[in-house]
Amino acid sequence: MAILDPADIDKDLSVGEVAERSGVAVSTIHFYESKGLITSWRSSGNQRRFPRDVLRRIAVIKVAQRLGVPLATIAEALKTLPDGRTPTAEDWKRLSAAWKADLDERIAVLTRLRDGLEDCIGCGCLSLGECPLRNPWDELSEDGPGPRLLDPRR
Amino acid sequence: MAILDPADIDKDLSVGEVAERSGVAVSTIHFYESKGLITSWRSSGNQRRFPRDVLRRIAVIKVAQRLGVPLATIAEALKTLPDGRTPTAEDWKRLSAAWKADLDERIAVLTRLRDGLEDCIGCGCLSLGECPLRNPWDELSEDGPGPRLLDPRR
DNA sequence: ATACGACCTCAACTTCACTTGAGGTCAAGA
DNA sequence: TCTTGACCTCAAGTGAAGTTGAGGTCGTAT
Repeated sequence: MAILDPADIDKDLSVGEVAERSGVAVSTIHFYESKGLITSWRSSGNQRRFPRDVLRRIAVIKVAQRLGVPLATIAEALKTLPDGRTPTAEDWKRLSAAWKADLDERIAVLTRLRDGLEDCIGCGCLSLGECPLRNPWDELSEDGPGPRLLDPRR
Repeated sequence: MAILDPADIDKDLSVGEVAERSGVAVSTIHFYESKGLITSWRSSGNQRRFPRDVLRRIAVIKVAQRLGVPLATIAEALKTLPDGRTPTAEDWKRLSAAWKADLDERIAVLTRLRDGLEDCIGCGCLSLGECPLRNPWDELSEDGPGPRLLDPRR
């Protein structure tokens, strides 16, 4: 039943079918369900059955992940949808606009960093007081532990 | 002995001094040493003693991390330095140029992503075949598991 | 003499996003 | 009937980059 029979066109999907059609591993689908990102009901034989819109949900999840949004945040966002419905075009607009702001910020941070690096490549100053690359976080160390203006992970 | 006595100006540093002057935690210094990023000798009482240039090494490490270079890669790079010396301005030039290329690439990826997202916010097309945001990785699923053109984590 | 702070080791825990494995169920085809 | 394949659960492992904690040592200031 890997091939889609026209008669089944609007039937719910098994976990294997979802995996095949969404491109994510079965274990990942279990995992997403455990995190509340998607939901399913069970067949008589205790197998998961997913409404077809799970595919759209997974699409949203995957795009958000490419944007660098952590799963927990995605889960939050999906929970803000009234009655837990699958995101409509309108919802997507709202969510993606918020995520775009994040992305813009991330790009801006990296760009500033690159520009600092550019200036710095020639000088090798790393140990001097003026190095723009060091200064934000390597101030004279008198003011307590870890300045960390920006998340150092991004 | 937290304050630098002029008489000690060229003495090696204890782990606590390195922590204070570099702004990283003592545990982090232990950790870096265990990963071979820095080295020390031991005092008679089995305490670590670091040559002062460890501060420059840590500076390089921290800058590289801000650039998004994983520690393992940083360790590799530091190992390519002849005779394990601390990076000179020349070395820094070489290393940072390579890392800048990475960074440029990362910025380019994010920028393309943002542009795709911009186009996509209005349309909410996520489920359509034309969505630039979905297509790279959500192809019809016929060609095996996980297209993953680009590292999805960045 | 003793208390204190800085240091030591080693193991285990943390977060994130999953994957892997062991052991078991269920329905259909040969 | 038996075997296959897809499914099930739950626990543990992965890797990155550290942090936390327990238990112990060292040296110096009071």
